[in-house]
Amino acid sequence: MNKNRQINHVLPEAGDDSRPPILAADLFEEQFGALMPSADSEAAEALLAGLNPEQREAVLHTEGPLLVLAGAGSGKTRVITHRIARLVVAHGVRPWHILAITFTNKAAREMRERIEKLIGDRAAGMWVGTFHSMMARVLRLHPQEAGIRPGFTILDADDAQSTVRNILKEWNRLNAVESPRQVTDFISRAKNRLLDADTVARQAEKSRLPQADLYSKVYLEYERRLRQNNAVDFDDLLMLPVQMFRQHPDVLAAFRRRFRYIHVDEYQDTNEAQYRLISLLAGEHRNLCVVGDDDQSIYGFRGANVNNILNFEKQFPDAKVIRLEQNYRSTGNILAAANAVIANNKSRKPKKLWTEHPEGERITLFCGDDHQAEARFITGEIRRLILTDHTKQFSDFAILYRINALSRSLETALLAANIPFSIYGGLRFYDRREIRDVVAWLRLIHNDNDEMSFVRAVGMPRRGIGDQTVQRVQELAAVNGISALEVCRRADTWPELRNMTGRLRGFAALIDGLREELHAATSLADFVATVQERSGLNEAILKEMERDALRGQERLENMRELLSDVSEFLDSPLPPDLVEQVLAEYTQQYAEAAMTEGGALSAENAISAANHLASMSDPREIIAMLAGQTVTETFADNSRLLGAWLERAALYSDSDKDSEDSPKVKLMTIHSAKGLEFDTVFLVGAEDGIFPSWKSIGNPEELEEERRLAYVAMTRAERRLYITHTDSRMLYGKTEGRVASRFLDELPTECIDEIAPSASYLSGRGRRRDAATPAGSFRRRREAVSIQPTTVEGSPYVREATGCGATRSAGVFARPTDSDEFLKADQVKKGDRVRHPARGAGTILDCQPVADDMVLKIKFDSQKENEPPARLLLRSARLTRN
DNA sequence: GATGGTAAACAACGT
DNA sequence: GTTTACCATC
Repeated sequence: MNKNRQINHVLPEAGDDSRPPILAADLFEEQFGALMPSADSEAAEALLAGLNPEQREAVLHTEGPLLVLAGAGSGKTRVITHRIARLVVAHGVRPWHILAITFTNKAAREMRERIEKLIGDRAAGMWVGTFHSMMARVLRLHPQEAGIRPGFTILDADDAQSTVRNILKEWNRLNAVESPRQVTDFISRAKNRLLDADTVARQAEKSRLPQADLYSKVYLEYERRLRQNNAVDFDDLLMLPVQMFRQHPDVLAAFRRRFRYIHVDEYQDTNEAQYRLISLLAGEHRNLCVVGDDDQSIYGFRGANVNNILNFEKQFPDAKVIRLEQNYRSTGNILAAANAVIANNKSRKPKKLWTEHPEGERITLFCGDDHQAEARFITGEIRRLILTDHTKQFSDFAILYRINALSRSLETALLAANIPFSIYGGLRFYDRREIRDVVAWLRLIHNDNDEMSFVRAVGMPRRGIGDQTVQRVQELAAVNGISALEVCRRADTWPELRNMTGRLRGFAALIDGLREELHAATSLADFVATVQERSGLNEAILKEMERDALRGQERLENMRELLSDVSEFLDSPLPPDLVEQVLAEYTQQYAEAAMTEGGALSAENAISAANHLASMSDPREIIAMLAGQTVTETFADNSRLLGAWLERAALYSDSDKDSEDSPKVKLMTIHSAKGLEFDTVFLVGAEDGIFPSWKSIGNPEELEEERRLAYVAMTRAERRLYITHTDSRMLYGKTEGRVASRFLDELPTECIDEIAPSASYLSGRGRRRDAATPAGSFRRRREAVSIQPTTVEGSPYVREATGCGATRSAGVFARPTDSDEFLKADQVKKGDRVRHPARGAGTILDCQPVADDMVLKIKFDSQKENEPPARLLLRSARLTRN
């Protein structure tokens, strides 16, 4: 393979409206079709080794619809990956004919890794990704057909909600009755059911919902604003492709030819729109393999419809149905308890997981006086188990909770007990205020028309341009059909902007100047640092530090962390989804070149143009080369790099990042624990009103979803399961008496051991409503906790080697508080041996100055050979000489 | 008209 | 405990 040659990818220019309707999906086939992987019967046989009869049957069924009902821990990922691998190896199916859809980016990455482990680079060119990221790619390829313009921006949930809030505000309907949240949910639900604004408006009269009329009018206005700003929300990423496929059968046909074998993981979590998408894509060849478990359907609240999986056999009467009921994960006791709980659900396909594993230990049930007792019990157990069983390490433990708010007391207790831990979920790194501010500036620089970002950037930091002025600018922009930024540039044109002219033009000049610099900058990371400086955002934080030093410190470190995130992105190997995106656009581009030369498009001249320009005989070489390049090498130009990074920031959450394998206790919600497994699981807050949530109590359907959630939580445990609750808990600033979860009554008594350290507990489990904790003991504990070590994470979001921006880590090692003790920029150089407070000793492989800081690549001694070096920012890293 | 302070309401699961 | 709404000030 020729490694010297790079492919510098050139995206079609945003704003080019005259793009001919070319079907990239087809061209891909034409261009790369010559390559036919040969069948390899020996390797194919090896892929069946170690599978049980049901798994084997699923892997062997390749043509036609297939439903795999896979219980928890029954090896479903194994089935999907082996099936896909075998399609390539045994049947010679070309990888680009295979589509695999998951719900999270993390699951997608893991699936791809496992497939690559099985068949190596023969997996190149496969589409493995989430519904949302893949449909974003589809829309980028065919914006016009979808009724949007190239270069559209993707709004996150916050942007969507503030759009709704603005509408309500302008209509003077912003009151307690019409909360933006409710209206946003209404719109989201409608879109998930593929109901566009017009349809909803027409149906509004018939609706029983009293606010239906107002809501549907907001929906109409919301859509108008999104289209005007060339923006799409998360739900549009699903709805627009469906509409496009319906209106443009040729586009649909091309994708049908492209994706001949479709796999959907966690099928029970699909909503109406996702169901439609799949049905459309698989409609012709019907090679559809869906895998799921109706008992693990836990996303009903956001429109998932469990009937999609329950009715699969009706949709495809000839479907092959395979049940995987042997569990390889948990002990007999855990499984028996989980089975018993889920058996109380009425609407489910009856099934029973079984295992060859021994019964194992019983489930421990613990009731604490309050949340602090609960947390101390857990830390005590972790300590005890670590000390008594040397095969256990901290990463064998997970603490699961129903709502994020429960994590706080656990954090405190773990810190106090010096137990290393990391928290998953919560606020995304990119959702932090200061990060969103920078991102708004970057988005505005990237795209003049991003109105949302304009409003945010112009008002942050404050620069004498207030709400009134911004509103006027926006009105002028709308009336004149130009961007808000353009209004600022030409502010002197409008008399009503009078004395604001200078400030507005100054702002526009700042943005324009930064855009110039973007093109000239030597690296995007440097440029982001420039934006942080020149926008005044850094200064604003420094100013804020006078009032609140701690918070300012944290925000400043987040700003630096952002630089390190950009830098890491630039140097990382091109992620598979970008390989696919580049390839699709690449073929399209050459096809267009061929078309402008030769008139009408023929696949033939497209291929020859592509092959000619790429000068490559074997298309696999292109894929391999793309996969071997870094992001920077592929997107040679800063502006496109910025675009790629922004897209990633919009679609990726922190939990998608590599979960580092460092020995830490993991804290997360039950939702984010789905698909994971741990030796020991603590399920906390098993109390009515929390779990099940108060909202679900009294609603049988929602209660069943809560029960499924309990089932998911319990089946995460391999060998040990603890379920804890309290008599009294402080939540949202109020201390209230609590009652044990009704689900606890469903646990078979022979599977559980109850621990009752407090006298009050002996009066019986649950149903006590007089459980006020004596003030004395409460206060005593408060004080005990407040003597936390002052080493509490000064930089809670320091990225470590393999990512996890949102992972809050507490080191087992106490940190010196005097910053003079840490190495400064002039004290480090390549090859130095240094020590990190949490990760121990390592060697500096590379130093790269970024702004006033330095990005270090360090190989820690604790890392595995093939693990990539850690990337740290010097000022946040707290390094000392080794 | 922009800005900064204080009172008051608010709080789920996540692409 | 945090974010947002309103109000008083520059």
